[in-house]
Amino acid sequence: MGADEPEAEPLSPEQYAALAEFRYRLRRFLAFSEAAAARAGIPPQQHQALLALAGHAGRAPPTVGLLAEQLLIAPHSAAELVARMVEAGLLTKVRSTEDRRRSELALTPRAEALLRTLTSAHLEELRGLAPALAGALTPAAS
Amino acid sequence: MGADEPEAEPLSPEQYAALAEFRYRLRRFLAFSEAAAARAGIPPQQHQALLALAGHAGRAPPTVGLLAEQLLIAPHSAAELVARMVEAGLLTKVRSTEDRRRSELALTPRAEALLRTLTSAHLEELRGLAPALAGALTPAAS
DNA sequence: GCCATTTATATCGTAATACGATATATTCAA
DNA sequence: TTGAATATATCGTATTACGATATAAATGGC
Repeated sequence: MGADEPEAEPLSPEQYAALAEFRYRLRRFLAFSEAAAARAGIPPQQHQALLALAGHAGRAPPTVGLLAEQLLIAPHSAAELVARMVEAGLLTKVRSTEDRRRSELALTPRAEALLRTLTSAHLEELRGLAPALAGALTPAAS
Repeated sequence: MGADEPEAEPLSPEQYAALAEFRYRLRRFLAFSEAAAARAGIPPQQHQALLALAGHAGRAPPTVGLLAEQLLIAPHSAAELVARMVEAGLLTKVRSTEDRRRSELALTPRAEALLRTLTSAHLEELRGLAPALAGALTPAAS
């Protein structure tokens, strides 16, 4: 832990401030998102799971492993997440007939309705936030 | 919980995919950031605290309450975070002489060195990421 | 100047969730 | 066929922010 890093070049106060500002705006967006999920009655990570699965529409049926990849969590953590979501009536899980190790996931009608509402709200929020985020981001990296 | 939302307009698969893509890129960035903090030997939230404090340079000396505002956590959670960071040798905390309820915070030299390295790495990462993030963001909201 | 209110920080027990270690079932390759 | 790899699952644990609550200090009305 705490390996001594190679000498880092000095940075200007403005660079710290710009990065701090960017992260602050990110936090605000994520806080908005969590609050929206809470209003819809689901934990934020379950919302992300629904979005990741819905965003994958058209391709091969999503599995537990795919969800793990999209959410950047370990497969066994995805299995736990899916178990909670099936229990909550948000997902259905059926063993694949082609590869019986896999479980294929699908949103329930209730989950689709929730996700529709949440996605609308997020797209709306991003319409306003996008310029500010991009603005805080571009000068920071220059 | 789970209040029935007012009818949400239907969304296209492309809109779900775009928002999912945006969140995925966000997760990747945050994962990069957490990994960088871990390499530096500190928890990610402590890194964010250092950045928020450093980004505030030039203004009134930062306090526990300010940190809470910047990190969007409750004041008493900030107090706990600060206690861990003082213990870890990252922050100094001194009672304000003007208002003896307040504790003024400052980065230790070690923390400044860590933050310098981390901030360089993040600005570098953002240079590459900014276009992709902005790209995933703009069409999504249109 | 005194007291109620507000502000700032702190403590302790708890809850949520992802992880590590591990296990089982299934498929695949040689 | 047998061993290795893949996919999912289970259980105990650790981290961290929170709720409830507490203490100290400052402030406003009188």
